[in-house]
Amino acid sequence: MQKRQFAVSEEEQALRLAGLRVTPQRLAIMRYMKGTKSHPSPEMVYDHLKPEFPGLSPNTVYQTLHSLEEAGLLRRISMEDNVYRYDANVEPHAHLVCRRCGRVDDTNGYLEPLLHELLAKGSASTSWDIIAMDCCFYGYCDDCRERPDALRGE
Amino acid sequence: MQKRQFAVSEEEQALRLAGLRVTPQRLAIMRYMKGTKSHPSPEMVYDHLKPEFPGLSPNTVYQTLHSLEEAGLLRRISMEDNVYRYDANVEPHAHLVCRRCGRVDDTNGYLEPLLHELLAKGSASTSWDIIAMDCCFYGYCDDCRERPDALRGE
DNA sequence: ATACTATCTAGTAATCATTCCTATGTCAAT
DNA sequence: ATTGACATAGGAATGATTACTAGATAGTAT
Repeated sequence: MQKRQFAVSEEEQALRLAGLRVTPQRLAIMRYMKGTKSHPSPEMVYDHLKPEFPGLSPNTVYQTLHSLEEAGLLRRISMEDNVYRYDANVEPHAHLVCRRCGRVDDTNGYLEPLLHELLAKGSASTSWDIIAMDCCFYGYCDDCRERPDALRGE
Repeated sequence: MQKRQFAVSEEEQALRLAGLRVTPQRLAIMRYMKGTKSHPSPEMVYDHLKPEFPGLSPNTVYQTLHSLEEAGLLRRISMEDNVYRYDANVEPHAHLVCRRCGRVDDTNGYLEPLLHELLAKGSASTSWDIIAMDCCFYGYCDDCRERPDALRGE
């Protein structure tokens, strides 16, 4: 028989590597973040996990997301509505933000070279120490564009 | 003698063109916004004008900035700290944000062609209706980089 | 296995930016 | 000058986030 009694999940490993304790809440939050492309806000994370963890506190979600961000496992992004959102994709990429429904998508990889160039040239063109870049496109997603109601007359 | 009794300021003209009423508060806010490069938050605008307008309400500042933004005279930008900031420079350009002191500068014009290209390619590479783009560089400004205290050890 | 200790969680209260509500005041067209 | 629509100011309300704290739990040494 194989010696794989303690199958250590990818998430658990990442937590340990970051020097963070492994708790059920953290594992669940990480699993959710890794499995979604919707760039959830703390509130969305909380709502999603509340059924699984009835005693979960919003506070824990805030703190966990913050710890994971500090550990480099998540990226925090700020949109126009002053609500934080988190992204498990740490690679440099830009975001599409819908002005109507608030949805946030990733831009496709096609832009990546340009983003790298922008970061490089941006860093080179200033005396500041640049350590990160964030780029957002604002507009209307496919769903919202097709529904003229409450959009812009027409 | 010349017939220039009613020297209409640039700001007044812009307000009228936008269909907004001309009030002392609005003129003052516009003047301040045009004269600064510091991308003030509503609070900063309020603090700056309070001496001149002892009765000024933060509310008025919020509303006025909002009206001016809707009229296209200002641009609202969102940084990492979930505090709104406003920019009288409506031309497309990116921002430098200091992670330590919060200062916000404009990037120099050198990046403009790249930003235009990014907006064009970004719009072309998605089915969404893109109407705006925002790009921020995060790091440490000259002052904060030179002061190691509370920065990052060293 | 047990005990210990640092860290984590949850719950409440506090904070901060922003918006809502409304009475009063003011601009500008007649 | 009169008037009606829009602005302002002030206080209360909202909503996201953080602070504080007591109790629970993970990880480690025994």
